[in-house]
Amino acid sequence: MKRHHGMKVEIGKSMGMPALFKGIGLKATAQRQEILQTFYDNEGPMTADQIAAKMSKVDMVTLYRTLETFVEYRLIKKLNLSTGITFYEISDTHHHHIVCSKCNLIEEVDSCEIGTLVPHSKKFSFISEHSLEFFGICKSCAKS
Amino acid sequence: MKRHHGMKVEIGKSMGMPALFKGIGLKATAQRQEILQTFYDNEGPMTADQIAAKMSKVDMVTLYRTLETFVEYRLIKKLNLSTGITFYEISDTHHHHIVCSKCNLIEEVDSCEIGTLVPHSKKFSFISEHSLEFFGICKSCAKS
DNA sequence: AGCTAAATGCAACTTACTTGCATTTAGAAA
DNA sequence: TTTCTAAATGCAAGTAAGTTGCATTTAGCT
Repeated sequence: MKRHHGMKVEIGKSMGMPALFKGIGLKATAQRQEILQTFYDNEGPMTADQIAAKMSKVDMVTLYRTLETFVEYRLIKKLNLSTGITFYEISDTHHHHIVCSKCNLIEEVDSCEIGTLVPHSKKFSFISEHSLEFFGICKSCAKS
Repeated sequence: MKRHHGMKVEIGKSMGMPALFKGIGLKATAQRQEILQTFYDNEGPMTADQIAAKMSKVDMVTLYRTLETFVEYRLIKKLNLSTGITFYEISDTHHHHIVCSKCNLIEEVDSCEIGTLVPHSKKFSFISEHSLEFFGICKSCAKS
């Protein structure tokens, strides 16, 4: 699933962000609303720094704490890709990523046939998550 | 593929570690030999700290630099799992991992059917790497 | 044995993230 | 609509993992 211009997910407007926060028992602070709006306005995974850069002004401590809260309440997901830095993206569709080893461009891979690989779950009491990432050189890096 | 006691991979002894380093144009220093031996003696992914703990004494700067060199020369592989800390493991068989979300126990998953999922490579000029990790709760954590 | 590029190791730095604690604020109650 | 309080914020300081600069040492050629 690809989101693009003119097709923004506007949960904030469709149900009201304060209502959304209230529904899960969180205070609808200005900071939380702007952070969540930043996810609505920007598709794809972002680092904490990238999120901060897109916002008017935010204390990094508040940002990190809010991101943890959002992950806990399943509003967003945490991604650990090759770099070691944590990326965050909105929790909509289940998908995987394809990452450029040179410029760290991240694209979404829609399909997920991982279910076919999951008999390994016998080794564990249950499998709750999985991550599949592809790494390579993106077309634009290959040109240069 | 599982390595276990009595079945150690002893490249160091079978071809001589100095010869191995010489073959790739690296000086066979005592530190490099002990670091590589630590990989031969211990199966499974380890963090830099875990490697240091298994060694007689090593400067962390030397260790980090040596690990980077070993990755560059494909003696070992770097793993970025859920935690954000980097793990290193010897480059032998291609495999994936299953990680306990509670205790961070890491097990190997031998089979790799990812090839079937790679038509996504059209999006990139080529795919050089992929990573597939499963996360869940291991049997021993599930008990407690 | 002597030479030199490569490798090491100390100190200091950086980056990503966390913790402690005093101040502020959302939103329920009066 | 003011009052109250737990929840949330924001500053300062701390931590952990990894990096950089630079002087010293060493592998392994000659």
